[in-house]
Amino acid sequence: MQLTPAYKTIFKKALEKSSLKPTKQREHIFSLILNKKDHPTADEIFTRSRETMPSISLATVYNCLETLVESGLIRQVNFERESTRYCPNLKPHAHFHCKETGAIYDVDLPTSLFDSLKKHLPKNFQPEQIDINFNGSIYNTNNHS
Amino acid sequence: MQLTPAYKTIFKKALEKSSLKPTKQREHIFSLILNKKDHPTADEIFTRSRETMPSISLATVYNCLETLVESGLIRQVNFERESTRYCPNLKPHAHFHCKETGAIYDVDLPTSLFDSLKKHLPKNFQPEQIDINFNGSIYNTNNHS
DNA sequence: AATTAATTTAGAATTATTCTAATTACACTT
DNA sequence: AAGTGTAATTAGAATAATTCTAAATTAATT
Repeated sequence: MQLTPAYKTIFKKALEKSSLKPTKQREHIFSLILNKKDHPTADEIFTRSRETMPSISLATVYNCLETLVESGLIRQVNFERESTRYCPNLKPHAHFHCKETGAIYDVDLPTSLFDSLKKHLPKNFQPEQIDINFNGSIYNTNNHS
Repeated sequence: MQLTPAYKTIFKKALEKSSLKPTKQREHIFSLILNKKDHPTADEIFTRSRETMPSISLATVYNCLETLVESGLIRQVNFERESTRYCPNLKPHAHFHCKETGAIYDVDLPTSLFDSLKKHLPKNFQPEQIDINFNGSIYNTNNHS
């Protein structure tokens, strides 16, 4: 639950750019999200946080997540009306949501694909964020019954 | 607030395929959504419904919307954690959400774009639905101040 | 007319998130 | 070192969209 020096710098820089303070709680939550490849909900992050920082409150978790998103350190992922999930992958990518297990997978995409998407917008539409979400199921290719 | 005969047939066929009944309430809500180019929330649909069908309940609106989505007559649109919106456009398209006004616009896309998106998935991932959402703002090209 | 199954209904319950107001932490001055 | 001011954290209440529950209604079928 420690940030590497490199990430610590990124973390501080990003927050200071928006004149926000790099507090213990913000750093703790950021490192938790970085150190797991899954896409946890605020509540899951709350539970994990308390293992090593028992005094943290749920409101703080929500506050920290908001500031981390604002400063561009993490991304939000929404599927239907489920709880918002958080993702430290900042490369251009989409998400695949398995309707059987509920698991979410990152799907890397070339920037060119985002570019061609943008070409279909009217000229005065300025996208700031593009969310691409797949919904479906995953075949098991191991056991051919 | 009337379905054309053509749509009435589509409506009945789609529901009967899932062995659901083409009730007054379901038809009423379907026609309301078809007759407006916007993307109303359940609550907006509830308010509009009561103008011509004052006895309808909010639970029924939610139930009907669910069955209409299930039977493929309308689509759900979600933006962040806002209320779910409903869309009668069944052509392949994306949505643009204006963060200033909250308005939602349909953005038609060629099927080829959806196909190239699918190509980036692992072979055993089976997408059933692809949601593409743009978030941003719209420039006013009329008044150059 | 009686039976059955599906649908509608009102209102309660749920749940994720936001809000509020009080407390704490910390950087900056005296 | 004490005081000041601002931002951040905290606990718990409030909110809002949606789902659930159980009763009433409807429609089709015997």
